[in-house]
Amino acid sequence: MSLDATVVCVWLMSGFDRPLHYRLPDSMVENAEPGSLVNVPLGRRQTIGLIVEKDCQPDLPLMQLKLVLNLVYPVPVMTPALLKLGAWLRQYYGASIQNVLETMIPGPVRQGMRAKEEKYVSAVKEADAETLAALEKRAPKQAELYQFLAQQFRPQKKSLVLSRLDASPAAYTGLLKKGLIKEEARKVERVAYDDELGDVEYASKQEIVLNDEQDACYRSIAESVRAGKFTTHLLYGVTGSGKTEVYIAAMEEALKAGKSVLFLVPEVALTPQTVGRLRSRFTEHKDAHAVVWHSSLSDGERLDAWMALATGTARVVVGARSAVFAPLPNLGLVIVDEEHEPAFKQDETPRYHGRDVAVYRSFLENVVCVLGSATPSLESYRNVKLGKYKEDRLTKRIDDRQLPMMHVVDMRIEMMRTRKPVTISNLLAEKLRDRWEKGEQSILFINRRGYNASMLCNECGHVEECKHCSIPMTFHRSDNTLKCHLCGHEAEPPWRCPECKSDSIRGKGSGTQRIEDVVKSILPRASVVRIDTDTMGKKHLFREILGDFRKGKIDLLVGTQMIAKGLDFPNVTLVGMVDADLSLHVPDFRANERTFQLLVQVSGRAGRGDLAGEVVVQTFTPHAEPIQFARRGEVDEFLEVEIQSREQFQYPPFRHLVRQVFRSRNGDKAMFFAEQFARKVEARMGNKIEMRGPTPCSIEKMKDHYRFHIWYFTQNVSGLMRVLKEVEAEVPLPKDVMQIFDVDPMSVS
DNA sequence: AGCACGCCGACT
DNA sequence: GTCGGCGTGCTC
Repeated sequence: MSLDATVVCVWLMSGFDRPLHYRLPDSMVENAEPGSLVNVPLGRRQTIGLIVEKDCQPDLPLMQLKLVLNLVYPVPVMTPALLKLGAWLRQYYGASIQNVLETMIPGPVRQGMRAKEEKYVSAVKEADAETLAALEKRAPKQAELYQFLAQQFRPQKKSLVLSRLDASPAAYTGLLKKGLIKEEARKVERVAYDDELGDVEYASKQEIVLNDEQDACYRSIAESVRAGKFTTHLLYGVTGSGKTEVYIAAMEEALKAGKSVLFLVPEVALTPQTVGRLRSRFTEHKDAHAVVWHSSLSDGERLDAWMALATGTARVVVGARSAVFAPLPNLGLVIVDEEHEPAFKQDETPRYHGRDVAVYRSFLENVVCVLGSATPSLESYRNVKLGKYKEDRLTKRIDDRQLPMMHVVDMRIEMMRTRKPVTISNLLAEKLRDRWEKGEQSILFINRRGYNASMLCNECGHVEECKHCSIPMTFHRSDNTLKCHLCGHEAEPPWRCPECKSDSIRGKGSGTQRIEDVVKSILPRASVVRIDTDTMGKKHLFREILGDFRKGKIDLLVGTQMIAKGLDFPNVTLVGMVDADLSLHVPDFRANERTFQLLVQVSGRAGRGDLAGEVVVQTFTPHAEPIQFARRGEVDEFLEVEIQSREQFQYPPFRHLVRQVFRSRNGDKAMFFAEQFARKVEARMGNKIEMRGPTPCSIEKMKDHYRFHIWYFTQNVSGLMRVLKEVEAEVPLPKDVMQIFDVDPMSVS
């Protein structure tokens, strides 16, 4: 064996959580690169793996290394920066190699599916009458086929021709052998987006004219793009201030420099307007060609899109969070629209946050990252204040439309007046009637998040909170207890409100169905349509309803917050919101933030032309901060106050939450190991972490097993993960004790 | 994750 | 005697 054998380090797809070394056969030394997918032998089977390093030091003698079998694709499926990103994901989110590869490489690519080819046929124009006549006698089917093809101007799909003429493959091959027809294979370009976003109006390709503010933002971003250094910009622009134009201008800047662009949206289906505009702008861009990446692509479409990106055919990706791993070889700009949206967070391992990964990828690629929002997340806003991000602001709405007037209806007073439960307040009912009479449209949002989950006093708005964690406790109807989902603390549900001694403290909320009925009794002759999860499931129905609403066939749309996102209806002058405070009472550190974002988002939907819209918010807690700040349109002020309170209580999101769960049938045993584990971690991390559990209150009994939770709060996730791995090696867990990791910078519910 | 090896109980 | 349960350990 030669001494200069090339050794590669490979990440295996088969749940083997350690890199292994292989030798490259001479024939592959040229083509196999870091990022190449390869087949390798493992034991006596064969598995697929990813080369992460070339020319590396093996931890075994050379002769014990096996040879790489073959390359799955001639080109690498991951760029060097993506390989680094993968290593980071593994470390930061405590994910296994398999997890990481499954997340970063789409299934059809992993399985080595090739681009679909279709055969096309055309007639060769040299057949003379003589041969034709002979053909007609001896092989009528072939003659028929030939004549059909001779009439066509362009090559036809083989399968289509055969089925149309009801011809057998035998006749076809006969013709082929005679040389009368010729066949060519064409790669099929599957166009992914047409059905999905078909009803989106295509924005005209007119030149974008930026107003002064937009231009200033654009120039700030363009300057960073030209500087070619990692910089994060927060494009902080009120609803309707025209962030998309700034994005487009910035994208063109990057494209002009020959770079590619990654554009992330929270959910493709919920941002059809933005996606539609980008697509129509870049699909036929000279050589940029946009790819839309989302969950409902078929395998073939996914593979084609991936290949188009990997080979540089397409230089723009617009997609949901998983598009952050798009294999763009020459990245120049990353944009995250609506960066505050929770949809960027993945809720399975690896529990990554699309925005955070986007920022980190930008860092690795040394490019500009733009985060856009009308209501920035606390962490992004704070990063601006800390000087980590640059801020670009858009303060004016593009059409100079006034922000809508927001009325806050105190439902406690409403209930006292009528002496019975109220769904729609007098004010809201009045305004709904008024709009209907004027022929204007309204939207009614029903906030169902946290329905019946918390104890709320109907008199004073008091909500039961955990005495340890200061988050709302969750009401469990099954065993009639209140539980804290953070520390596991349990309590008896109170009979009377501890604040005002009223006995009307209970879980609260009204279903969409009931609200629809009430609304129909208020507006008996209006056309009222309800949108809920059932409707959302059926895409066509959903689109149809939205289409009808836009056309004015529907007077009032009733639905949950899913209709608040990204949709713009020009004729809506009233937006009502029922149970606005429900999302305040879900056991989540972001409850305030979410509620505020929702209110701001909803307000942005009201108003038409120069006519300011109106918003009616019904709530039991009119003085809650998110509601008050939203009413006055004070976004910065809200964020400042919220950040201050976070700093005071040392809550996430300024530190990360790492959750470790020990699961076992044997309660005592799992408890023992959990405690041992926790103590060792604490000893090593010192004051770099704060822990909760394991204590009696962090035990959760499931059907046949127990779960012990340890929560670590830290700013040093990587350090903690390393320590966790060390302790894991030191204290091997018995087989009947299972351990689950969870890194979660976002939600603590 | 697979897939072997291996050590025990229950069958023709 | 062997077939098959799944516990343990290894894979460059």
